[in-house]
Amino acid sequence: MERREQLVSVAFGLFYRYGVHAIGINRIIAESGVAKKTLYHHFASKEALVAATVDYRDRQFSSWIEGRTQGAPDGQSAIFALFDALDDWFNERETLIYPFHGCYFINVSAEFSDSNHPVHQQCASHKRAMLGLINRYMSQIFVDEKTVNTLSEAVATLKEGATVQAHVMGDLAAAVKAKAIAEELLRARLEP
Amino acid sequence: MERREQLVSVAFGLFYRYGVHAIGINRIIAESGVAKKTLYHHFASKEALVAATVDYRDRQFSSWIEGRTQGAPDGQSAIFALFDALDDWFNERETLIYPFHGCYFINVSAEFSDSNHPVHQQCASHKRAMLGLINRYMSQIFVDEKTVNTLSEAVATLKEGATVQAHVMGDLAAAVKAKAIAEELLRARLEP
DNA sequence: GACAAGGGAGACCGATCTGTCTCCTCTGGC
DNA sequence: GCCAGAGGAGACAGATCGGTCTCCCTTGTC
Repeated sequence: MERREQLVSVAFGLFYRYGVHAIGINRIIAESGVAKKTLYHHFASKEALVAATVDYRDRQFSSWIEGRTQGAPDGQSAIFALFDALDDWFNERETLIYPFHGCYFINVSAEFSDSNHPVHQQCASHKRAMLGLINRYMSQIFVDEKTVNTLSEAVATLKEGATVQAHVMGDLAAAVKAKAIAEELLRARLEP
Repeated sequence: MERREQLVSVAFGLFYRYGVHAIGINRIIAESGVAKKTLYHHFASKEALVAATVDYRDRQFSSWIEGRTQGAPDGQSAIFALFDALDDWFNERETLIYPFHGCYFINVSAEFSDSNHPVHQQCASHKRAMLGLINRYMSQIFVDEKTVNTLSEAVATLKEGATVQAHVMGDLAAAVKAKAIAEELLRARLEP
């Protein structure tokens, strides 16, 4: 449905910039040019719309990251490409994912803090998928399962940490610094 | 003022758990047993109260972290003690800072995304103070300024990343894993 | 005892919230 | 041409929002 996508896209933009609870339904329908009736035809409630925006961003972000890494010649280059992508995101050089207001999943998790809440679990699921993607690339570099898991979690933690530093402190070089740390961690295991 | 502190404490608890925009003034006065008139005697607006909770949490969190690290015999132990403290926080073993709903400053930054907003700047200021604390301990380990800065930012990024992993994914071992990475980074520079 | 100040309880204001409903128009299939 | 359904515009309901105001009771000071 074209209108459904329009609603989700506009709602995501507003939720991402201002926060979920700060944005009302009326604002969403006003900016998307869709009638309130139509919104409630497609979504049972505001929360259902929130869930749809999380799903929308999950697909958008994941496919973007995958596109930015899958062309890499080897696992190590893919990990580095991940941080290069983050750097473009933070510095708003990437139109596909512009603008940058921190990580939507972190932001939404803050407003739906209860870990049993479906929306919070969607966010957790996205982060698990990201970890899985990193893990796949890491498996191309190392064979030892423990090494793969440890380094994957380290890279994921650096990714989250860099995103926070970029958003909260405004450190736009956070991705470059995180990349250097990841490089050091990988090199330490490759050259014994 | 006793009533002022009561208000700030209750407001912080509610904002932290449910988010700032999800909590109304009426809820805060109901739970703190303070009249609305009194609230507006102490704070010009809800936003002023939000700012007070950020300041309250900044002092509480910073003094807690400082207390948990300043007794360490050397800089390296202090950095490790930082991650031990995080581990207790995530697993709610620390009554001084119980409960855990992620980092308040990250959460609030998500709801006040504009980096020019005073509340967002308060959050940035807290993160800078944390980085400064880490930097002080790191200076006790290394003399080269570039090494100190690089490793301080790495530790700060690991701290933020671990907090996110613990909150969003529910990975309660995130601090332990981050500590291991920090240990590896420090050791690599100490034993050449 | 008189009296000012602080604060509690809550009415009240206009605005906005989520969500429902009515009325009307447009459009596509028959 | 006819008619069902989608969707636009927006009134409406009941609740809650941030914030102001009045009324009244307590308490401390003289």
